[in-house]
Amino acid sequence: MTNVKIAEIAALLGDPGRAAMLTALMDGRALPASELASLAGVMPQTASGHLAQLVAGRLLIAEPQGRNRYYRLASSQVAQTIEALMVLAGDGASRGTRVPKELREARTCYDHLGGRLAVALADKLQDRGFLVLTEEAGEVTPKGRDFLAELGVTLASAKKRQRALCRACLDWSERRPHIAGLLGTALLNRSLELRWIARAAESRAVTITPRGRRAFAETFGIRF
Amino acid sequence: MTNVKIAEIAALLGDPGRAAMLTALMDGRALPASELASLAGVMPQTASGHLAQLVAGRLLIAEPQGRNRYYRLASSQVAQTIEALMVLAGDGASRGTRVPKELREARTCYDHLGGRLAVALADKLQDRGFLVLTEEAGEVTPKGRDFLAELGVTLASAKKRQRALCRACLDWSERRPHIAGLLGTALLNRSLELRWIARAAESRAVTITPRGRRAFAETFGIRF
DNA sequence: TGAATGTTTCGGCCCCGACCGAAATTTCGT
DNA sequence: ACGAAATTTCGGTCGGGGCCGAAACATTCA
Repeated sequence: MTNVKIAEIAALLGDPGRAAMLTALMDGRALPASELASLAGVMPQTASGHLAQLVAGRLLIAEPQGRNRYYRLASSQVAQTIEALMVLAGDGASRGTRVPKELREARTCYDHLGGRLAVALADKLQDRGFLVLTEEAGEVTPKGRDFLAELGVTLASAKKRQRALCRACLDWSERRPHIAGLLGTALLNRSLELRWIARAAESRAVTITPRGRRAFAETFGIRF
Repeated sequence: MTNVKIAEIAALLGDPGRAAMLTALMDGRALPASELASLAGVMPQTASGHLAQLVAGRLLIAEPQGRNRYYRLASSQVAQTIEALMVLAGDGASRGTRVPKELREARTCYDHLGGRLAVALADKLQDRGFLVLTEEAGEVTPKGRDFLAELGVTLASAKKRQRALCRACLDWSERRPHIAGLLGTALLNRSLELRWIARAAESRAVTITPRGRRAFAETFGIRF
């Protein structure tokens, strides 16, 4: 039955060490085994075993580079599954573990933005009629396309694109939708290019630069 | 850390017995403990333990009714997580377990339709301009609203609705999107009302009645 | 070629959790 | 009130899997 395969995959996600590795890779980057080991808080041998399982289970892809092996998430569907689990984990977390402030403020969510900033961005784009976004779905309006082009955010217009142009992703800390899909990726990349935000060194957290703070206020009316 | 909570929840999904119970509840119904026990293939005591864990983990809700206790999924987010896992499980299943034909044809997916019928429905509604639906997102057009109203499918128009009006759900057997959200639920319910489809007794499969076969052909141009 | 670094394999320990039998508990029907 | 049915609790067994130490393997650099 399919149930068994589901259980197998869920079991892979069900170990604290492996879960730590996977969430560390949620920003889409690839990390070497040793780093994942220390993130998971286990010895390298143990981590190696975990990583082998995750690769065998098609959750990770390994890319040898020199004497390191870099691991990254196998697909955006893996990221979506982890995201779904984060939402569930957040449910009970009202009374429970606290989410670090920086992560709640702004972070990467696989290949797009998450956190308060991302939710605000989604809200403002809707308010101005650039985006239609119900709780979990979305579409860019023609007016929105112009606005985004002016920002320097260009979107592939091909009809037969593989990925969704714009997808809503339920933010696990804010419990409100933010923007994923091609548009989400484009917004993240453009914001990085313009130095409105910068990736933190050791976490998925993203810091808003002073310039970014100004820009988000002027361009979108977002104030923190 | 949040990782730990993720792992806890994933571990709950990571047991074959519990996974079987959860997938059995994916159609949104509530089932008594004894039935879930036999579905999972374990003794009632064992099932009782599993169910207690699932309730404690907020994945299930128990409703005592007489001397039975009925269990159902705690939220649509739980269903979404399981659906995401099914997609991952399906990835490797190209060479692996076969999906029963009836399930691939048409089935319930928590509170909406899944399978070939559902994917065809989504396609046809798009072709006619009643729906905008990129790979993972969607919105109903005004024209579509009229068409649906004529079918007898009425949608709450409240701006502040809790659930998404229309959401795309990646079909795990077809690997293409079908319609979820309020619209998905409404379409399922109306199709049942009109006796176009009927629930199978012991599975999530749905059978298309002769009347339904005619109606889907006439109304949507869907032929099997 | 030899040392250093990153990663994997092997072997053994140990704990957690799934499982079932037996029995207690709750609720319904009569 | 009593027996039947559904469920839960308790106690004990057992297997799978995570963990680490030691050592082997791979790759880079001097």
